[in-house]
Amino acid sequence: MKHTYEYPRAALTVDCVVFGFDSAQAALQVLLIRRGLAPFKDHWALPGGFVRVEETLDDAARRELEEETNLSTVFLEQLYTFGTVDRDPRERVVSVAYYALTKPTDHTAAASTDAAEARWFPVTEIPPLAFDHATILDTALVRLRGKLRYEPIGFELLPPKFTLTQLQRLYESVLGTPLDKRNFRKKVLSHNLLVPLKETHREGTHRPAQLFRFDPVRYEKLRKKGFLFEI
Amino acid sequence: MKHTYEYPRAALTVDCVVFGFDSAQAALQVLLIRRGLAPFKDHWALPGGFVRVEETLDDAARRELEEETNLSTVFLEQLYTFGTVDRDPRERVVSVAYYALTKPTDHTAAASTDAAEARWFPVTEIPPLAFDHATILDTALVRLRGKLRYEPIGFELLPPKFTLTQLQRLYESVLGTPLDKRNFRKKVLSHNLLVPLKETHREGTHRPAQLFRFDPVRYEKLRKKGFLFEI
DNA sequence: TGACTTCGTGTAAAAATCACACATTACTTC
DNA sequence: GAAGTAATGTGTGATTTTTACACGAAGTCA
Repeated sequence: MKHTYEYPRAALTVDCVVFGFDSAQAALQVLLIRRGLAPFKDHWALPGGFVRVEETLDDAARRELEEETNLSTVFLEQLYTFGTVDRDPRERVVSVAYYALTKPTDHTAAASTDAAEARWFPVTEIPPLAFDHATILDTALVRLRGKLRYEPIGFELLPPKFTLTQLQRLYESVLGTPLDKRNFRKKVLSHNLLVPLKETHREGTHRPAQLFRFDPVRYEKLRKKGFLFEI
Repeated sequence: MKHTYEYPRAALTVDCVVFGFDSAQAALQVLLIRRGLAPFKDHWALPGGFVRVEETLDDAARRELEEETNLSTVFLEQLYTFGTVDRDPRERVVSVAYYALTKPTDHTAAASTDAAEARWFPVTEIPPLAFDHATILDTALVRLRGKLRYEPIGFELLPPKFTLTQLQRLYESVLGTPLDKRNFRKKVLSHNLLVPLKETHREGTHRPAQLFRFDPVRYEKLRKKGFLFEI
């Protein structure tokens, strides 16, 4: 019953779901690139590409992100591996998907790629995507929503200094529910992980808001003791 | 700057972390097989093997599980993909790891494999493992602990009919904390997902315990409405 | 100086969590 | 058949957490 069997080699890719948050519009966004080559030429797709033999999966994801979107030093985490047989019409291709969270400062960098057209899309207005990228995107959204509730990853989508209102809008956009202002502030401040800054955020025609930064060092200490950042 | 580039093919494997729960000893266990071939000959390892070109990753995991451990129809979920360059001394091998939860009825089936020696080990007494399987196992344990707190997957480790004490012991073993009997029962029953049966569990020299079964249909309905099974 | 807009704050009611002890039931043994 | 043994099954009050909710303060602009 046993065959002599030459181990198959599969083409391996990484694909990245890059999230950004537009505070002005309070909209969660995803970075897509337009494909220049077949298959799915001219379709929008997740940035990604083939894994090289001498690099880890994480390295491949970072490299592709940098090559295709000019983004570096972002929060990047493995999401899921997609391995249905026909997901690529050419041949068997297995894709290890990642998701990335970017700060607004990175946004212009990402947009200015000229290798391929790159654009931010609100998650509510995603165009048809190449391959099974719509599935990958859905998976990433579910993961992001889940993580946001018990890990402090929202800060990865905000500038280093942010106001509590910005943070609240972010949570509301991602989770899809309105939150009570006073209760939200009470809760996030109760962890003592937000450091109030001397500066304020002045914008428009109203009272300026207190700026905060997230304290990752303190968080790391607490996390090791089993602390959960719950919202 | 662009090379002509032959896409690399990587050898792809699946590895499975198979969990079982021994109610008698209140011990979470993992199924390991002893390798018959180099590398790591005679070392203990996770069951797994190469992915074939014409099968999905999930199919490959199920097939390997069946071939190596006689286990079928178990709870199986993708865990993480391990892709460091040197994890296999022979060549670049990327492994998509899965974790499985088995009911006690499957345990003897698993043990009786003769293709390779297979044995259950308490998670507290894991021998040195081949490759990076210790890392994979750790990842699976963390995932299991996390999931158990807000998804009803504990039932996958118990027989179809079980007592509340068995369920409590399971939670205690996996989470590593003792739980209050009255509070635990109040909580799990409050979801109305456990159906009391007419039968009782009679064992030893003491009062028999009420048997329950989990109602997966009802859970599915609730889950779609955003219900979270929290313990 | 008045109109406008967002910021920042406290309290009381309701709900969830936690700590905790003893009578019940069946089996075994004498 | 009485006494001993071992695990089951059950309720309450104290504490903590969550929820709902409104208005004065601070700044800009006309």
